[in-house]
Amino acid sequence: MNKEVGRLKNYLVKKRLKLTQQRETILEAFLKVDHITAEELHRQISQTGPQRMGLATIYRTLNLLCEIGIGQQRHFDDTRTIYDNVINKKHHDHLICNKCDKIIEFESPAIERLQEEMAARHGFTLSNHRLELYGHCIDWEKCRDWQRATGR
Amino acid sequence: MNKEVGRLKNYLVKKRLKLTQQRETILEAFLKVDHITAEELHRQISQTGPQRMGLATIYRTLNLLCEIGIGQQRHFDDTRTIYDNVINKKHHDHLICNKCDKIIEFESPAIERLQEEMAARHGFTLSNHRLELYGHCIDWEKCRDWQRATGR
DNA sequence: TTGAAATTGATTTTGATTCTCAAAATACAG
DNA sequence: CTGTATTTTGAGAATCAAAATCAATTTCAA
Ligand SMILES: [Mn+2]
Ligand SMILES: [Mn+2]
Ligand SMILES: [Zn+2]
Ligand SMILES: [Zn+2]
Repeated sequence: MNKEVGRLKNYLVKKRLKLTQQRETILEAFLKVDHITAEELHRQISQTGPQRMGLATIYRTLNLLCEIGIGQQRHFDDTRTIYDNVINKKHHDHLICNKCDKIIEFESPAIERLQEEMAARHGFTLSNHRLELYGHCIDWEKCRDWQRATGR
Repeated sequence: MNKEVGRLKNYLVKKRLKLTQQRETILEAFLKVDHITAEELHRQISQTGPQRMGLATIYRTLNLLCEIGIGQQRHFDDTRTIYDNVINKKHHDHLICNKCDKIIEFESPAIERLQEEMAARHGFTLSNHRLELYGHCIDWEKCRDWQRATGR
């Protein structure tokens, strides 16, 4: 049982919840990806294992992982939720390619500082923020390579 | 006929569309607000005038105004679209109070510059971005006053 | 091992937004 | 002005991701 399963189990015990096969399967699959939708994860799990799994369970478990802090919801396009595997990641923002679906994570202490400054200037205390930069790779060739590599 | 109705009419003629009473009513109502949902604008118009108006028409017209550049869609919470009246506004980002529903607009050339820098560092050309700062008024009293004033 | 409590998954529901389509309004040529 | 082609409207249906239902199944502590 690896560290994350331990973390999950610990949380479940504390809340009098149960460690089910589904929850373990979903956690394992989620840990292998970076950013993924519930639908896509469901597809992956359904293909891989012989296990039958309801989409509702995927949603429920993914939300559970967000409560624990293993995942975080993102809303890059305004239609579907993307779950961000944030194990071993600290706070970060995103750079999103409109042509390929590359997502780059970055952090800018300078920007974070300026955000705080701006908030203070308006009498606000910040609790969180959302910063997303949309654009495309300057070297479009790279996009194509990436697309070829991932089979899109 | 004021300037904005002129702008709307101009666009409509160019696209062989028609200037209807509904479109004028919606435009007028929209110009009086700052940030609003389609539902809320529909409520306001329904109460004010004797005019019957379908919600679908509100959505259609608001989207039309966005095409012209009079409005812009925002997605502060991930459930409903807020239409931003951007007449006489240049690009700006938002500071949103989680306690009252105050929305403050700001611009930070310094942040914008750093965003470009960050994008360049990763080989990206930016097309647009989203920066939203969530928090609450330091002086909670102010929130309450504001709530009282606006009747929320 | 046993049974109370939690979970699952098939299905239905929700809620914002868009779509459909017959009836009404608009624009423009004559 | 008037007739007519074209667009728009509004009521309701359709859509879609996500959440809620609920009977059947699984978990786990005693
Ligand atoms: Mn991320
Ligand atoms: Mn604004
Ligand atoms: Zn940040
Ligand atoms: Zn900005």
